[in-house]
Amino acid sequence: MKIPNDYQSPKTLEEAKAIQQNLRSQVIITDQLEPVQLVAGVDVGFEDNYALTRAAVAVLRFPELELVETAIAILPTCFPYIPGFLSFREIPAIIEALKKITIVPHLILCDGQGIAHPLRLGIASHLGVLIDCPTIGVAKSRLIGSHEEVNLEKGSQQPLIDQGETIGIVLRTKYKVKPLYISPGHRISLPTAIQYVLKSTTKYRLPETTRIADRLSKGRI
DNA sequence: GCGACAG
DNA sequence: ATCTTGTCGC
Repeated sequence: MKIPNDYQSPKTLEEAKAIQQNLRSQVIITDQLEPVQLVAGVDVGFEDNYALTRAAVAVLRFPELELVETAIAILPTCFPYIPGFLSFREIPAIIEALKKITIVPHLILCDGQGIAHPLRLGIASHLGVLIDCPTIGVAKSRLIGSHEEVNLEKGSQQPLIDQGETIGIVLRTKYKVKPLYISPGHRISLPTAIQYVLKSTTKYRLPETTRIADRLSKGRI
């Protein structure tokens, strides 16, 4: 993990599109990760009617899922929410929060898509390339792609397809509960990503990493 | 033109 | 994402 000191947020949508076009070729979706002993979850929340962006990071020991460290960062919101451009709104605060972490996670689970994105650069992929760290996209809903219905049993899955390409998987992490959209972020394959998400999920719909980061991003303990 | 649309 | 109390279902 190498945190850049020079992150600049685009001022226009055109500029953001150019950045995506430049970074999309750097995304790696083959396994290129160390044995995972530390998994992190990142999530973002807002305050003051969206004027402030609050990012949270939670690092857990793997596979025990015991909380090891947390950090939060609050920055002025710098980009509007536009489907397909979520990363430009959330990444600046996430990077600031990651700077405060004293231990380096081997894998990061992000709230949102990985390559299941029009340009194959969802927030998980974008963040992964920027900080050169393995990431997985764990989204609560669909951005693009189509899929068959997923059986109600925990562990059931269906490929997520776009333009004839498998870009992720729709995974039921809890019986009869809305499934999650999993896709490789960076330096990880889809099969491996699925395994890590399942191993990070216990009795709830969301992985423990995301649940803790989600709570922190909303200001609760 | 119309509908879809991560968080 | 966020605004918000009770409430239906397992």
